[in-house]
Amino acid sequence: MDKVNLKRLAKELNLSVSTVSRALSDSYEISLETKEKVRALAQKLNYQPNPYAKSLRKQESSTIAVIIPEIANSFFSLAINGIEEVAQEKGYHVLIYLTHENQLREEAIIRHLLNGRVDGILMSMATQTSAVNHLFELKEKNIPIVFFDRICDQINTVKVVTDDFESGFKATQHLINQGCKKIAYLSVSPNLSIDQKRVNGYLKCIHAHQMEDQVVYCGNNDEQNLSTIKTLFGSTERPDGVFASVEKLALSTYAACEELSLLIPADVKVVSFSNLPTAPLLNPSLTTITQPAYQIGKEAATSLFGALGRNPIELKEREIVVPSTLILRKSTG
Amino acid sequence: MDKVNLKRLAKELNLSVSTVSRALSDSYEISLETKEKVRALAQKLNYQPNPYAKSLRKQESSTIAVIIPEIANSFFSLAINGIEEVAQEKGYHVLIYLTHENQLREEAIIRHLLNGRVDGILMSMATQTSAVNHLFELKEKNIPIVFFDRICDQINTVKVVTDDFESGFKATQHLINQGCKKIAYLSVSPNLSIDQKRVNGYLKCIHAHQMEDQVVYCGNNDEQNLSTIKTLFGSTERPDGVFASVEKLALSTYAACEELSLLIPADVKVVSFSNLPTAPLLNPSLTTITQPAYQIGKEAATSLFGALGRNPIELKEREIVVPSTLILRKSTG
DNA sequence: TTGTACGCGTTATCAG
DNA sequence: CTGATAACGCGTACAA
Repeated sequence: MDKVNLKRLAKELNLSVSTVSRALSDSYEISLETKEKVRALAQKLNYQPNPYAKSLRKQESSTIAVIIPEIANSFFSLAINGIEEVAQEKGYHVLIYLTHENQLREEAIIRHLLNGRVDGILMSMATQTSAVNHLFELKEKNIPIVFFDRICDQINTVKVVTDDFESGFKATQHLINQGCKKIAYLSVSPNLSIDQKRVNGYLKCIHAHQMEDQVVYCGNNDEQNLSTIKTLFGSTERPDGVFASVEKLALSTYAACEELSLLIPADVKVVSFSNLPTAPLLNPSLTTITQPAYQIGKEAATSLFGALGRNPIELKEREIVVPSTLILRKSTG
Repeated sequence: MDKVNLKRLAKELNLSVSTVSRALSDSYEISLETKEKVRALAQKLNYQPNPYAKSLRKQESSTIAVIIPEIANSFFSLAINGIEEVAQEKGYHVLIYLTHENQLREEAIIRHLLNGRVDGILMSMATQTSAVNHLFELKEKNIPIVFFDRICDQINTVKVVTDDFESGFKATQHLINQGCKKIAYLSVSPNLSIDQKRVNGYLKCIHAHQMEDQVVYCGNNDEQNLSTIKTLFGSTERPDGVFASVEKLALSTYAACEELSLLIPADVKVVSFSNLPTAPLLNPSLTTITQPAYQIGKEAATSLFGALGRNPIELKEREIVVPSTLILRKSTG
């Protein structure tokens, strides 16, 4: 079975390759008659232009990369959903890369993408403080990047985030309103932009009420987090309120309470940033700050696509804030 | 800033392009000395081979496509995790396409991929009965495909699944053991391979016990499912056991019980296929048949990669079964 | 309106 | 051991 490419079509129609090419791209300098003959044969033979030849020639790939820490996480899943939606609409392809929170992998991926495989990048960082030299190289190579959720301060570009600070404040205020006297904040990683903003919202609220703050440093290891939280609850001055910076820490908190026979919300009230679809069904249902993950993905993709294509808009430093919603449920009483 | 490609390297080193190319691919016919000079400069200028030129020349792309119905679903998220893991290891890139359970989108995606953008495809189908002509075309074009989870019977290839029939049987048996007298099966779509096998396991078990079966047809619309289930529970002979074929139906069941003030497990016992990380934390904790999603993704990817590269193995009809686990929790008493 | 010729960046073949 | 040349498939400047 011969491959069907422009040459093949040209030969069968006794035309030149360039005429066929132009006919298929509906060029104004080709007669209608010829166009229709070409299109008919192309259809008949099911001609599909070779994307790699096209990319090589045009120096663009109609492909973007999405680099995220993990995918088994409702926030990122939903964000990808939004991204893919916009991409499919615009005729772009989406490559997925997972860093597993590992800086080295992140760096290797970025380095690899310097070769022009993608026209642009959407990224949520593994950590913020990672050496960002590789990101500067992207600028040099003119590969646009848009950050979402976990952003990188040092790079001037569009960043799509939620109102982390305000939401952190609101969540803390809610715990105080519910009568909490001692509120702990569970930090997932002080290197992350989101964690920093959320903790600052928390601290501002705590201090506005002349209360004592307590920031507990957790990590990405579930078992370790569980033991950290159990230790926290075992201390003499056990907190009566917990603010989890990310949903996995809320789940560990639930697990810790289960093991220690602490009752939520009677003994401890819990609020968490989370996009879990099961938040309302947990035991007890979890009060969440729910981020508009799908919307964030869409916004980020839309911004990126604005910087691609025929008349690209340069990506200037800009923060697009899509606000979160505090959803009250039983875990805070 | 000049682009750094083979030509550039060649010029700076007073070598020919072909020598540079061979040096970088560590060809045996290049002197060590030359190789090192070339590599040094390549490193210094941070040379990155153009992937599209390479793909065009070699007629392969080091890229695979993953086509799935949705991504905000713990099974598929975990599967992608496994797929990406293997891909990264083998130096492959992963394109993601979502069908949103839409046959037309699925067809359009496949059609598009006939152009050689990817070396192979991993797929979980939107529905089983969709016209499969486009899938046959893949065979003709020699693009290997491996199905996972929701497979397509008509295509001879590797299929990675879990033991849906046996698990369906086991789950039903468990409900019977727990004293259920009337067990309803919630079907997500009778067109899906997985649904068919699961319901058959259910039916076999039900009939073995001379019980009456009740298959309730739901769909992809959460609101409609909720009302379907509420109707089910409102009927005169309300079932005392529910077997949900997919996790979203279990969640709708929980919601329906909440609204109708039915108690799980006292009034209704519930078991479901599910990969929800929050299953143990639901109210009450949910008895699940948990699929090895990550493992399934890995197996599928591994099989596909076996059919790619230097000495590819043809994909013969074969079913790889990775068994699920029934995890007992409070929703079944 | 159509054709010719070239180049995108790489690798493979052939020659030396 | 190295170099010249062609080819992968497509798009476009230039010519006619």
